[in-house]
Amino acid sequence: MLIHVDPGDELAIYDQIVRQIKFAIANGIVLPGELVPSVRELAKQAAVNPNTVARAFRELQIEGVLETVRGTGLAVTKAAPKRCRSDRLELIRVRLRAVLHEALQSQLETAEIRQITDEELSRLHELATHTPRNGSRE
Amino acid sequence: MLIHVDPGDELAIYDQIVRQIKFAIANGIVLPGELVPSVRELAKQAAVNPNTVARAFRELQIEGVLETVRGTGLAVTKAAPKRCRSDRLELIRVRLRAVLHEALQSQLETAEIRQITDEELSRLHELATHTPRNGSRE
Amino acid sequence: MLIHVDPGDELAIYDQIVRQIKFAIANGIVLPGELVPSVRELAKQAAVNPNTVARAFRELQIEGVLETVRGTGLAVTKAAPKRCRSDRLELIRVRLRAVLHEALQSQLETAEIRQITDEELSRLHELATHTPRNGSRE
Amino acid sequence: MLIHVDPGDELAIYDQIVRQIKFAIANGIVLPGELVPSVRELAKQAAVNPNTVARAFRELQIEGVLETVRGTGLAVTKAAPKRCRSDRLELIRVRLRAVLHEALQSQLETAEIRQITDEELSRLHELATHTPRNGSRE
DNA sequence: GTGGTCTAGACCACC
DNA sequence: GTGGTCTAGACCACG
Repeated sequence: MLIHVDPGDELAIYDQIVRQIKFAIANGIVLPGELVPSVRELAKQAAVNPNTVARAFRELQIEGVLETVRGTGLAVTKAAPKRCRSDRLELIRVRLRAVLHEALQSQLETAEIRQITDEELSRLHELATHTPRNGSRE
Repeated sequence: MLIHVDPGDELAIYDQIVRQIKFAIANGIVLPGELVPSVRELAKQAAVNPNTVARAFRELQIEGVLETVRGTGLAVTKAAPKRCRSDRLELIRVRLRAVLHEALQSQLETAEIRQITDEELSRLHELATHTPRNGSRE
Repeated sequence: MLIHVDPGDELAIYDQIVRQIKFAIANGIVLPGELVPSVRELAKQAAVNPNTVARAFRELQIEGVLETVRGTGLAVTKAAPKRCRSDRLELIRVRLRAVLHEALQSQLETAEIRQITDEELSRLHELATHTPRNGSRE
Repeated sequence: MLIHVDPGDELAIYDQIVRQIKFAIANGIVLPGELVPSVRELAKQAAVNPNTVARAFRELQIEGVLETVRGTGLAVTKAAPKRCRSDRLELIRVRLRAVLHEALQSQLETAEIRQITDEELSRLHELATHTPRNGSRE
């Protein structure tokens, strides 16, 4: 499970980690009972401070997505996949709603908004296609 | 020119004000040479701290959208409308791009994203229709 | 609102703060809408690191007991008193239950347990009476 | 001598084992000179890591409750029963005191505390009666 | 090895 | 002034 963090993002680093782990669980990349990467390991991989990772994990623990296995690590709970799947949609939806609200408020027409959305989607799609996983083609 | 501020929004209050003023200028609600409301007046109307309004105005001055008219107040510059019109699209676009990026990264399909967008748009549209501008019909 | 922290306690410092603030709210020492002491102030008063206080506050915020007032501080929510009152009993009850469970498991008789409880209660009561608030008589 | 461990308990697993062994000795379930179960056996029975059991035994050796019998195992010392009997009360007392202290500090009345104690005691007693030792009646 | 806690100090955004 | 985030580094308990 790889986590990529963008320090320039509007979201806090710990929140980016929280979300990406939820997405990974929602998509079955880690299964219930399995351990997520250790704090130190994930911190090294994502090049952030271990405390920041720990904070993300704490949040996930409070939400019941992860549980500690004493002296062993953090495991995905049984209830996590279901919760993460519904969370995934909601997390996106909330952010999207805020942006669309502002767009409408700024007098943009619905048609214009749809067009911009499509433009951005295809731009992102292209980007993803040309730099498959690690940007090796760059 | 009415400003509505949502303290719960992810955007800072001063930023919400900045953006709404730009939108108003882009849409010709205030024209070049016209004065924007005073700090105190706008602060009262939007129920925020005067310092916050001042901060927003300072930002707009730096960007060349507003200019001081000695002893009178702040006026919309001649160059403002054009700049604000192009800004408007870009401001929305940047926020939208970030959300769409996360959506794709979370393995949502393009089709799903379009569907959610449409759902949210119609929900917001309905909301706007039923509580026109200030909720006076309630 | 004074917070006293015991570094030797089995409970983490941040948890002691969380609990004491809940107790203060439950007992009406701070009312809804009022601000709790600032992070820096409480940190100084209780002689702990500001981060530790911040962590306690974050926890209380997640639980809906406190809410941020941007740039101003943290306020007690409207729903807090009710929640804290019921929490108070539950927090105590859970700890008490664990101890009593161990006592019974160790073959202590119910009567003995009651007796120890009474002994400890009166000892604590005495202690509190003789060192009223700040131990000035010492 | 059966050991039951609760991973969710606030006490460390090794500490739960230490305490239960002391209780067993205090109650004469194992007598001086008798061997306690081997690390491996106890680990299997309680479903915990052998290291954890070893840690508990080490602790008990340091306290002079157990002693090694070369090539044979760990035996209860002659001095153990007396020490464990007095320990038993003290171990319980210390935990109980901490909880009662917090209860008083939270402004609960002595009478209320006694009532909660009785409620919890009878609840635990009932539970114990209905699922005698190992839940065989279920 | 693991996570949990705490300290210290820095920087930022907001009001 | 306020809270929020992040880094760095330390120590502890657990397995």
